[in-house]
Amino acid sequence: MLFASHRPDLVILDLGLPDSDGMTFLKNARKESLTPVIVLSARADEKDKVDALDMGANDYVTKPFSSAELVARVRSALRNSRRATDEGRLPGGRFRSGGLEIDYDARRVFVDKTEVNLTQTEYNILAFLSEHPGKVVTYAAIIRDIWGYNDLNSTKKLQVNMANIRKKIGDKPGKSNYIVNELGVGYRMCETDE
Amino acid sequence: MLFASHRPDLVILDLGLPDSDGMTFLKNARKESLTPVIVLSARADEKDKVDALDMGANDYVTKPFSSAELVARVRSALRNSRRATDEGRLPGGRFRSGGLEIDYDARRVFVDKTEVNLTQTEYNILAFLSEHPGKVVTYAAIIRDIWGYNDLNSTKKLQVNMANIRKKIGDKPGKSNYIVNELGVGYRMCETDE
DNA sequence: CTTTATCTTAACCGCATCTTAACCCCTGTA
DNA sequence: TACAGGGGTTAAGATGCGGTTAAGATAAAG
Repeated sequence: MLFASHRPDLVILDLGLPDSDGMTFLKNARKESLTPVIVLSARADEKDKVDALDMGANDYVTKPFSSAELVARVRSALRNSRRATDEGRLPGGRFRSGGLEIDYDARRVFVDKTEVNLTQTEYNILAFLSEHPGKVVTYAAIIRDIWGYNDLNSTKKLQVNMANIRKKIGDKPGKSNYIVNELGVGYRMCETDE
Repeated sequence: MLFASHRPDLVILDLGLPDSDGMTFLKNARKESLTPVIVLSARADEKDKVDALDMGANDYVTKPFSSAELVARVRSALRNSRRATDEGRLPGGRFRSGGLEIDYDARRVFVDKTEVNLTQTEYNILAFLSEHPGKVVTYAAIIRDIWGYNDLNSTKKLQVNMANIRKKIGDKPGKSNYIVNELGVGYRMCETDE
């Protein structure tokens, strides 16, 4: 997906474009980033609107619309998303805690200087946790960030991913080094010590 | 303002209401909270839309609209705002009283700089008490907060949990340091002294 | 189209936590 | 001294949550 490489601040998605399935794009986009998406459509059809919004679109604008309105909606979306991304973590940042190191730009993770190979979702989960070091992040928050909605199987999926992450970064739950589970609440990434 | 007392999760603001100036409300609301606001209006007028969005509205819906659309937009707004407020975790910050310290974000408790390991219910009880320092919190209030209802066994459970908490934080009832029992009423957490 | 990596779902296990119950201690009252 | 009521304490059995593993589905890569 283009997101990983281009990192746009915002996407305006025109459903009228014939070449591709906008909905699929939206779904995938929401899967791998929180980039705000404004959907344009000629169809004021109910179902389309509802679907798009549920799929994670931040806004839905029907044609015809004025440029002023679009600009206003863009401003609104950016304003909200900026709040959302935790006051814009600067790019080029790294995270360190003990032997664990995360390079946000390269989306790479190292343990004791040795790179570990995480899948996209695994990386996203770890990165999200690391953005709130020392704080408990609820299951719901993680799930919403990773999958964009909350279905019943999500916590199970999260657990499986956690198991994989832990195995890869050498984390022993209970006698854990990096990630602590708060029963019934969520996970907490240990703060950079010393 | 009503926000401080009622803390709504979301506001639907109908600009059609005659009694008050919706725009002023919006402006003030945005000043003191990040609560998402969805604006309803009969006027599809350009300028109104732009103004409302610029004033901080999260969304602008023109009548007529279906209930399905409104619900979808509410979902969307809540989703986004929840991300923004970092999954509405309870009061951030810390609590201190003598050697007892509570980190609400991390859900961790320290006594004289040493962490004590509380279970979730133990932590919940302690945190709840600490939110009303110096005041007696009735059994019923605690029980309602922790277990959500009032069954007959609950006060016993509460006592057991209190015993565990006290043991862990080194609190001697009678000669207590942190938590005092008010006979027949409830518990009181000692205020931050000095 | 085949192959490979990743995601999803399901089943199972172990343990921390919850719950319950029994007992203790203190205080006030006859 | 005996008894009653309220809280404190302890321990044992039940429960549920999270950890773990593996197999089937799906998507990406070649």
